Order: sequence, then structure tokens, then C-alpha cells
Amino acid sequence: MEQSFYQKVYEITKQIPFGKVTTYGAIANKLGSPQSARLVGYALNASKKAEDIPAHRVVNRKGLLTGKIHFDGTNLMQQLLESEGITIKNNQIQNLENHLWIP
DNA sequence: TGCGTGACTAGCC
DNA sequence: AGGCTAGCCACGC
Repeated sequence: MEQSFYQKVYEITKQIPFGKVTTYGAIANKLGSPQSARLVGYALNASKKAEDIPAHRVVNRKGLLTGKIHFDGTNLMQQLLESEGITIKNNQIQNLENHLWIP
């Protein structure tokens, strides 16, 4: 398939199950370019405006909600994650390993 | 065709 | 221990 890097990110992000989260590095690694983690975030930024992607389930490797700044509200991303049973503290996911999901 | 951009990551001070 | 800098790759203009 001639899926672009972006399209691959969309597919993987949509595969994230309810109550789970993943990291940019994990997705980038799955795509075969662990150094392209930036592209994952960049792709999600473009995807969120078109596709129905749960981008709030994707966080950085430290569990920090770095992408929340791209959401409408300031705590929207946090509320969405908390609604799925994930605990957030200071924009950081608690028990990240417990909720971490690798493609 | 080429340069700038960016929701990252890892290493150094 | 905490903060900053450099490197990385794909997409858009």
C-alpha cells in the first residue's frame, strides 16, 4: 500500500483501545523510524483536523500531555483521558506503564 | 528543487 | 536533579 507516513500514524492511532495510551516513539518505532517521533506528533496535528483520531491517547515518552496545547481547551485532553480511567497529575499520566499500549 | 517546520528523544552541562 | 541544545525525518510552500 502506498500509505504515507501520516496515514500510517492515523491507522495506528485509531487502533489504540479504550483506556489505553501510547507514545510517539512507539508509533515511530512501529513505522520503522524511531527517530521520526516528531513526525508522529506532526501527523497527529494534521490528522485531528480531518480524521476522527483519538489523539488524546498519544503522549510523549514521559507520559506528559505535551499535545494538550493543540487542543481547544487547556484541560480537554486531560479530561478525556480521565474519562477512560487514566489518572493525570500535572499534565502527566500516572501509572503510565499500566495504561501503555504498544502497537 | 530546496528550505523551514514540528504534539519527540536522548545526551550534555 | 533539572534545564538546555542538537539531531532526526516527512510534509508543505
